[in-house]
Amino acid sequence: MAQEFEELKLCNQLCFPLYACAKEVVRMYKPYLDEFDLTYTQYIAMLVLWEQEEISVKQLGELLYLDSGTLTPVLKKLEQKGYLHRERSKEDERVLLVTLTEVGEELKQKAVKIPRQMGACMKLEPEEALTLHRILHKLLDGCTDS
Amino acid sequence: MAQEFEELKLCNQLCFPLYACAKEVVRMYKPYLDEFDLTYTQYIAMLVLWEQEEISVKQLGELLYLDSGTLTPVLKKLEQKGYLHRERSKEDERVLLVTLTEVGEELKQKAVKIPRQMGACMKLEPEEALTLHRILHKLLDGCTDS
DNA sequence: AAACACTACATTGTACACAATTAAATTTAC
DNA sequence: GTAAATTTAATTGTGTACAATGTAGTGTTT
Repeated sequence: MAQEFEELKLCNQLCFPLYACAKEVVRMYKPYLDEFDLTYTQYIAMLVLWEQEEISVKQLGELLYLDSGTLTPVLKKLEQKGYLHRERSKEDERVLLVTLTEVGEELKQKAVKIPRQMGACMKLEPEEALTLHRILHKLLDGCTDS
Repeated sequence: MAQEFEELKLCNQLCFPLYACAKEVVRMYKPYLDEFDLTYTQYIAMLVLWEQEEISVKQLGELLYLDSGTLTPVLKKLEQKGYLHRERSKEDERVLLVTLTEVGEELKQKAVKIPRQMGACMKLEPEEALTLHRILHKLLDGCTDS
């Protein structure tokens, strides 16, 4: 009878724990990020810049799965804070290049403690963390094909 | 040398694929939900009501990990669409009770196809889906303790 | 080289999400 | 039995997210 509605139960959804978990984890970052006056979105943008030093908005968007509508205000904020510069490419004026400032580069030294603090909060076995990482990436790949 | 910054690489983060994956999955729902004129947040609220018929905003918030700041406008929208009623409890005027309307109840019949359509999009082995479900719930439990 | 298509980013509008505050009802303490 | 504390929603302010549109620069076609 209710059998046909089993699929609609919240506890049988895969999407829901994914959605809720992502939000909760971002929320757990907050106290650690507050110390750096960064939001989560600003933080992941900085993660990329700490790896690359310079990148276009388009490339950054591809890495973070974000479009210019989201990135433009985030990058303007980070520029205000003095962590990066935004300037048009000489070769192609359409491209906006984002570059770390000295201050932004220095922040990296202090930021290494963030992943450590978060790791301590996430109560997963190392093997579970690896499995989770693998399955999420498989799902992500599946999303972008379609 | 760069060894100490390994933890800051985007590809070594667990939080990031979680965050990105959640967003992409919500995005994949959109075409199916558009058909019902529902957003993802409205949809998960309806999932709960299809199980319960009547619930307080507080209880709903606990189930969905959302606060009244998010739920109040979402529930007002669903009321506008005619899917639910919002009225104060007689026993305790502080409590706002949300109840399915006839129309909201009927929607359940058509909505069963949504999880099926989404299931077909998520290219995971059944066993991976179970593992993902288990690990996400473990993580979620860990979040709420702390 | 002028028209056309395309690309990269910015802007606009809608909808969350959450912290912090407010407001009203209820419970607890004294 | 009233003042204080607590509880439940609503409101306000800030910051994403994303679809859709706008705009300027670049490439292509003929």
